[in-house]
Amino acid sequence: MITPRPLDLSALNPAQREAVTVPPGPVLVFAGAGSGKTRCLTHRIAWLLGQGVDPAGILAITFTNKAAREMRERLAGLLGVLPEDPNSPLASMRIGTFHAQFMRLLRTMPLDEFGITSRFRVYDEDDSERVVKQALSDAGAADLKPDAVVDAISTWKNLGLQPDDALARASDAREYRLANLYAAYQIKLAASDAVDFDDLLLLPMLALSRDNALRSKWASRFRHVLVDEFQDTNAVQLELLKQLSSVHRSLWVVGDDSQSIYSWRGAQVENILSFEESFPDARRIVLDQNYRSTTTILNAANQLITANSRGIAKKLWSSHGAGHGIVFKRLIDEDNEALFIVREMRRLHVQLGVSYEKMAILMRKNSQSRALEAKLSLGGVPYRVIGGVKFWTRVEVKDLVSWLRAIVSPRDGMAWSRALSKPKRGIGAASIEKLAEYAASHGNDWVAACSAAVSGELAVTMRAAAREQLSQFILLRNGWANEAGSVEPQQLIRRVLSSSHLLESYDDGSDTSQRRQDNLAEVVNAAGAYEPGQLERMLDEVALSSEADNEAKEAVSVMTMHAAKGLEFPVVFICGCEAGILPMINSDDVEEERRLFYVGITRAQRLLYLTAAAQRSTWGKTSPQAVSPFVRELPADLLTKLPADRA
DNA sequence: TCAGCCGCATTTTTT
DNA sequence: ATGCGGCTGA
Repeated sequence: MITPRPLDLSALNPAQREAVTVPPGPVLVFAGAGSGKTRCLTHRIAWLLGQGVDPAGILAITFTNKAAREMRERLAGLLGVLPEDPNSPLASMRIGTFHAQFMRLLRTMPLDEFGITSRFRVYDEDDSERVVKQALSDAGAADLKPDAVVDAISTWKNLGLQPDDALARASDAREYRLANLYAAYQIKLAASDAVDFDDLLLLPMLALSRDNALRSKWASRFRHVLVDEFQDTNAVQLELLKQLSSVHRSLWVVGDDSQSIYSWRGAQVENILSFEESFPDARRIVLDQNYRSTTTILNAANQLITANSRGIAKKLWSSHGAGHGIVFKRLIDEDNEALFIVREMRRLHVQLGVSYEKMAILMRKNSQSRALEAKLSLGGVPYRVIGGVKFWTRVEVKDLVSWLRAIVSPRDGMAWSRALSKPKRGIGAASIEKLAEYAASHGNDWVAACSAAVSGELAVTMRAAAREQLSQFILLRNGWANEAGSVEPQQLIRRVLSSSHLLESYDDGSDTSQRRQDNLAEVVNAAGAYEPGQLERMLDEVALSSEADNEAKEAVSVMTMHAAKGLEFPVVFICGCEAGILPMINSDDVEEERRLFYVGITRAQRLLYLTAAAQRSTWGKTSPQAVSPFVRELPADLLTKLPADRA
């Protein structure tokens, strides 16, 4: 074991130092935007290690993979070790997202009561929606929208409710039907030996609450639990945290209620607002010194958030100067808006030497990126869109991953039906349906179903061509399944790619085909990071990650304000500052929209631009756009209003 | 089984 | 505008 480098606390302000060195117990750190939250968190862990705490007893939880990676890297820096050094304290510490941590825990738990094995697969939203559609068609409920059902199920799960609870609480016919669909959905998931994202948290919570021995085992193991972005936790996550800290009671959380922007995902601001009720002996520490932004930007943000009725009043302050005024510019339409932004970026780059990676364009929704991307490439400004269509959910990528999932699991129905039908080879919906039915009544075993279709009782019902294709498919699949435990994932994927003819099937000369082939190659590339026999591990990580490793290049970042949380840029453009976009027209929580705008504004370090379009085309229709009411809530003296362009 | 056509909804947002 | 799901005819 390497002795940690002595920790230097002299660079911290008094509040930060208190947060780092506070005695173990329930601790709530209110950390305003840019107040050194990650710094505190990493110093806290390093300090604990310095106190002689066993790293294996430390559990540090984030919401995103990116945040987890950053925490690991910064901690490594503090400790003077490499992030992946197997001999460092980091290696035995648990740092990761809620979903990744609790998936790991769930795999070690008894799962019979849930009808799944410890080798369960994780269904993404797309898979889940397909399962819901099946349940809907089974139930003959054509009038219910899949979205609404998915929503209802997720809401229940985020509250910690199982199908029986939902049924018991149903107060009208519609809710009763939804609850029944929830039950049907859950049965289908279990049949596929699969869980969804919400289950990764719900199932461990249920298991821990029912099994006292299990709970005390894990609660004893985790001596210190630390949580980032605590304001975004939902009921299940809070319960998990209570369970895991029930023995040592060292729960250190950091968050900011002003940056709570995920209530639509079940996040409850109450978790942070009433932390002291959950933990009466909790210490509260407030970090309100901002190290990020000019006072102009901070004052604008402070003023904006006062319009919200809920929340803990706190004013961020900074010793930075006033800096430049916030630029507001209204353009004719979204194309001109994009053009203005691109020109301004080029001007900053050429005249002031600001490198492109120091600039970001933030938007309310991903669909706004279309116009921006067009003008960015036209203007020769390098850019990358963060978020957007997730790499691992692109059709061609999912096709390939489905093959891998079918290799690993004989029960993963979604993967089997997808792999069997892509690429097209004469096995259509009708054949898949027969296989699915057979599997359902034979232990959900798709290998058995395929055998039955090739030469068993199902064979008479299949066409000769389909039977021939199935025979080849199952031969290949079983061969790979035998190797999967020992061969290099990359080797295996290369073989899958060539034998399945997936790559060729996307070689149709269309403009998207090259992109799709590149994406498939990127999957092969990503597999290079895994050791022999680690295919399942790769699939786990893929299920919980959205991004492929995107190379760091000098480029402008384009992303939603949601995706920007936790980041900072010297120059920030917030586009689409219009009523209907900010706040979003169909949002029922204006205060959350305001917090989102607050998050956007507080990403900026030196220079902030707000842009709006006077008219905007949506779905082929052009409509006039009013300026966002939020812009009017900013102090006028902090704004530099450029003359609006007129049509 | 599948290509091609039509009608319709879509664009809110970590994992 | 565009892409998806559903339907139809070959």
